[in-house]
Amino acid sequence: MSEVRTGSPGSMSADARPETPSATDSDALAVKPMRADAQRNHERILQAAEEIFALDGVAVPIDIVAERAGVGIGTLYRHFPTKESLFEAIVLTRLNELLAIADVFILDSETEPGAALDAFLREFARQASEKRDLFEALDQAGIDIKSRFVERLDELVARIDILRERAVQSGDIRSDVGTHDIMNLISGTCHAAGHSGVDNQEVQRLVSIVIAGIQRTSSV
Amino acid sequence: MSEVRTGSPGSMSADARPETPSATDSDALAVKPMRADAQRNHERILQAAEEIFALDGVAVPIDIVAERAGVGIGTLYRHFPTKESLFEAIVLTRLNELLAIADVFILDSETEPGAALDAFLREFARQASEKRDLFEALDQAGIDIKSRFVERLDELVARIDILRERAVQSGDIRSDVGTHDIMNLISGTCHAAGHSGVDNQEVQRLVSIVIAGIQRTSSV
DNA sequence: ACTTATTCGGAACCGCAGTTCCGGATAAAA
DNA sequence: TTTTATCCGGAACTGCGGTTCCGAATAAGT
Repeated sequence: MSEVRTGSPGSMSADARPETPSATDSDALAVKPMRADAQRNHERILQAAEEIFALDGVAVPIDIVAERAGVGIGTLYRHFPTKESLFEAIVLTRLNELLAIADVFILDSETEPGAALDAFLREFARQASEKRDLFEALDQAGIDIKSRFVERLDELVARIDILRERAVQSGDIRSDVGTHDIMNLISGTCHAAGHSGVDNQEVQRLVSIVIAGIQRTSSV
Repeated sequence: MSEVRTGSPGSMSADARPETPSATDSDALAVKPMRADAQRNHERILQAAEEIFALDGVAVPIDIVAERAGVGIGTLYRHFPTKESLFEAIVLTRLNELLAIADVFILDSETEPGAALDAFLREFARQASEKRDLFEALDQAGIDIKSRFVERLDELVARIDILRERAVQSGDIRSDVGTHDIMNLISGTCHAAGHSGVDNQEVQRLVSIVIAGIQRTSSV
């Protein structure tokens, strides 16, 4: 139930770069600073997309996003050449947040392995069930060859694997469940929830059941 | 791993009615028998749709179905006025099969409650992960107000609830997990699997974990 | 204030998938 | 065989959503 925060909701990252070239202007292709209005619009779009995608998922028409951002479609396309690129930017932000959270748990040597895994998975589920775009991205995990967030997903898997491994070592969870199993289970749970207007409370209950299923104490 | 069969794969049901009026021709709106070719086409379409929907889901364009059935698009629309109506017919067939299977377990007083629920859920998962259309239908469960299979889903829930209740009584599973929880968990599991080219074997493993999670023996 | 490189905005374009329509084919009744 | 009610087939229509394009607007340098 505790919220782990890493960056403010509106923080961008990924390949968004509304800043001036800042540092090394060095020898070659330095990016010229964006015009003031361009920079403002860029951010507006990102924020609008973040809100709308979280609520309605990728399915929403870009016109809506543009409208919400108070910007023309042309402008939107100037900043993000493709709908997918916009989606990607958002999801990348989300994944980075998740990665950061995972790191917190990995570096935290206070709490014991089982609890750490448990806590992270719950946070994972919370994020995924709150941001619809996130779990839609999770769905296509294996599919979409091109989109860049797939590689980030691999990083996430790696992080979870660390937590899982530790929990296995400490005897908290079964050794015969892989990280992919866990991810499938968690994202599946979120999915089922997402399509039924189920709130986070309910999702957490389902996650509890899944976690109970991967614990050592469980019978076969 | 045992396969429960109820009807041959090609059997139709639902609102398909390629037969002659057969029985009561009684007083009013009796349906005239279809012309021979019409009847043949009707069945062809149903069969083609069953195969394609199972493999590719609803997303597939109807042209493909028509082609596969060796029939023009116009013909397809003559028999099913809407893509959804065709989809509905297929899913209804599937749900009926599932319902019949559930009944088998309900009526079978040999096996004990826990095992019965376990067996049915596995069969449920198998069907849902094999027939893509089925779990896509499962997804929209709460959403699509109009489509008729939603009511059938309720019947399914009722059946599962019987099995669950018995298993709770016999002390096999926890009393704090509802039937909807179980369905969400199972269909969620299938979903995660479906989007990663995971075979039934893998799905069954995930289901095992879920089942372990709802059993009495589990710790919190 | 003037100039211009850059950005804005949204009408128009394009392709895709569902659906309609109707002239031609045909099963089956006469 | 002729007739005709029914059915077939697929070209064309429709609406939707992503993307392109270019004249108008404007930030920022002189």
